[in-house]
Amino acid sequence: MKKNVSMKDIAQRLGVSTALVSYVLNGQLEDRINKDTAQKIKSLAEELGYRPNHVAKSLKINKTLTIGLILADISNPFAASLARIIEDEAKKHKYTVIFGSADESAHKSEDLIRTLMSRRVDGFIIAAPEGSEELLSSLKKQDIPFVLIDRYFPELHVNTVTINNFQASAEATNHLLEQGFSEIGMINLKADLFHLTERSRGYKAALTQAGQKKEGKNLKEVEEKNMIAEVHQAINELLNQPEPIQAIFFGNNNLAIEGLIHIRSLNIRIPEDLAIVCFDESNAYNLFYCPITYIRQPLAKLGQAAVKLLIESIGNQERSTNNITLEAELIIQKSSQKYI
Amino acid sequence: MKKNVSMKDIAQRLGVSTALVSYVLNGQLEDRINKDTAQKIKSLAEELGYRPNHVAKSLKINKTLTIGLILADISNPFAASLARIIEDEAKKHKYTVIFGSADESAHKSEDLIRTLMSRRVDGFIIAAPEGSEELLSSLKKQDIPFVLIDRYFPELHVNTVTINNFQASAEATNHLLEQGFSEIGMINLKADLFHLTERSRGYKAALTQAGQKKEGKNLKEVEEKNMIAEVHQAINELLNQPEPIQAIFFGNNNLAIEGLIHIRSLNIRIPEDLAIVCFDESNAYNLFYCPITYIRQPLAKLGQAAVKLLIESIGNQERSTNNITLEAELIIQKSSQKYI
DNA sequence: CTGAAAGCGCTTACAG
DNA sequence: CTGAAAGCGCTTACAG
Repeated sequence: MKKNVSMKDIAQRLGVSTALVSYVLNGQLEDRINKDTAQKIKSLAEELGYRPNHVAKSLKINKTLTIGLILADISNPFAASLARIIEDEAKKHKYTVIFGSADESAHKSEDLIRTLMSRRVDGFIIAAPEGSEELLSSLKKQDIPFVLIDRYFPELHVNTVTINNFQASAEATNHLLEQGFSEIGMINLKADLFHLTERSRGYKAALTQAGQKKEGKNLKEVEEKNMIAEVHQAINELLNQPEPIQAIFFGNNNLAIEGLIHIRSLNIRIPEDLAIVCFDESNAYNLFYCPITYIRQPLAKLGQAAVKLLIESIGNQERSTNNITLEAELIIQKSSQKYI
Repeated sequence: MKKNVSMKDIAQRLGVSTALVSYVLNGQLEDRINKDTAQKIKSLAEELGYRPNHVAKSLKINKTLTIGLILADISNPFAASLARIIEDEAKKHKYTVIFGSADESAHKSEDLIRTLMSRRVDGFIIAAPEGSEELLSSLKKQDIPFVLIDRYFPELHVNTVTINNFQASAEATNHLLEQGFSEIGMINLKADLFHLTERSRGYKAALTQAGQKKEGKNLKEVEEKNMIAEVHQAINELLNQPEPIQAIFFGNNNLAIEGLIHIRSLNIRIPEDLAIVCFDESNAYNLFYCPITYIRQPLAKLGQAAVKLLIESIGNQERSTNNITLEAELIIQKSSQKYI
């Protein structure tokens, strides 16, 4: 391995100080440096293939220009797209991203954060798994800049960038009501995650507003670990009760995919026999026979806002807290429209 | 922001040298250090919440224990799964992953590599975009350890971890032949990427071996940038020629998805009217009415092998070159089986 | 068993 | 306009 060229090498060859080399190569103090000397330094740096050592710089300035990105699960396309946007946006601000997938485990998430703290990232963007409250408030206590994205915990007074899950779900439910469906079921994940409970709440609020009494009777919450079987069962129950449902609202894309597979196997036609709305997009909808109505999250805006907020937070001494809420969009397709 | 505790702080409080603190906290020289002193150091470190500064360590040892991961496109689920596996595997070896998405641009890829080199990553795992040959041989010339994954360039004598694309495609084609289909079309991307041309070559070789003369007549190669329209056109041509095809082999999952959408819109039934095999999995197949036969790449093995190879390469002075080829698996489902 | 010291490659007040 | 010097937080031969 060839030795890397350092500023010192350049300085020695030219008989100048490393200070000067540093100033020139960083474009600082340009007006008070001899043009000739500056040019010589630049040429030699180019010639020797000088690459700045960011590690040394980080140590000196006590900043790494690095963001730690903790995702609940990178293999989820939603998370992957977000990762890409965040990386892009970070680069615009000269930041680099180190990422880790917490696999929905608070323990793994803590482990990751510990590792990345050793590596002195300047701050974190976190899609937190269930049970992270303690970890997050400890981060806050240590004055480590971070921003929660997608998931959040209302009791924690921290930076967040999220969508209005309540509003989006209410809107989706209202859309179904407007289409003339009154018996609307919802299948959601049973989890202590605010963004999910907000979705259930939005659904129920819309039903209440429409004058329905037992607004929770058609809401089914399934366990993540037993998801497939419970989704099937939930659908069966909703369809076979005294007042069968006319529409289903799925709380996320994975639930929707399993649900649609099951519905097709029952030979139930969409939208003729049953209307469908899903939270979140999925590539998979493309190959379903009926175009699916879904709630689209503004991914690019979410990612960009998170990076912007984090960088502001890194720059500020007083830790003010910011909560950014973005609106999702209901993309209406055939699956939710009353068959004419 | 609280000041971070350093080894020096601990040393001063205890009246010992930082050297001793370093040895104890790294578990070195354990047999020749006073147990009491060691215990005191450990306790105080714990009490003060000492976190090692990896940046300083990296500077000193001239290693960052960091891998740069360059993916052609992170928003592709294939890449995202790979990223997760690589991150996991790297962590087992105490390595951290910094990633970047090159978005299929050689220029962006070069930019990313430059950035990550400044950050002194120890090596790279790269899924290279078209046109990267020059960049890669320059990396090789600079003795920077790297491993190509998925994509590779046969003329470059560098480390690779790939699947046997030729073999997998031949196997898929043979499977269709065995099912009794003789007129088999293939739709592939037109690109100067070895892993893609190998897929075409495998398809043609299987046809030749089966005694077919003009083995390229049913091979359609489409441009990435005009993919949707060209896939539609290719399918139309293959179906409307004098000897219409009985089966289509898609060269990757994105082609397959567009193709299946178009085939459904033509009211062509799978597998009754047309058999289908696809290269690569996709979540989307789940919602297609007919289970799809596809070639599954051994993602976990690919990722693990790449990390292992890279770390060996980082450790070795003499840069020996290793080419690891893994076999893919044909998952046979209804879409490719002759309707009985 | 332990410490003094050099040095990794930078940045940045300070002095001239 | 330019240089000498300190220092970021570690590791590691070396000396005792």
